[in-house]
Amino acid sequence: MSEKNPRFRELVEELVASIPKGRVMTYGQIAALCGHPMAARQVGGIAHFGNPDLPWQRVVNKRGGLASGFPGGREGHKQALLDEGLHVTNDYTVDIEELIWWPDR
DNA sequence: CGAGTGACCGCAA
DNA sequence: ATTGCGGCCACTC
Repeated sequence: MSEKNPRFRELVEELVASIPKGRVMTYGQIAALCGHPMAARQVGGIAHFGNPDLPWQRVVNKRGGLASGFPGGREGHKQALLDEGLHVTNDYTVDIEELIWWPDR
């Protein structure tokens, strides 16, 4: 119980786990929702060391580009997104304007 | 307690 | 258009 001091890590993982299939969020966006719009770097660091069961593949940078530290590199990341039903370009980028998702809507 | 790191972001030349 | 640099936050050693 108890309100655990919500760590950045727990909060970020919570948001990532709540991303619906077919949607993507940006690091800066997640950080902003956590209350720290400039902690996008930390979000990436948590991603690499966080729970591998979470859909980090739905997390992309603001350009809609895939991350590098993903298992398999951008290839694996791209395949993972394609498996989700998302459209990925040859440049390892997704249509952020179309697939970006906000918890508000 | 101090320093280093990082799957980023934004701006300047 | 591309490249380089700094800054910010939280976590780890």
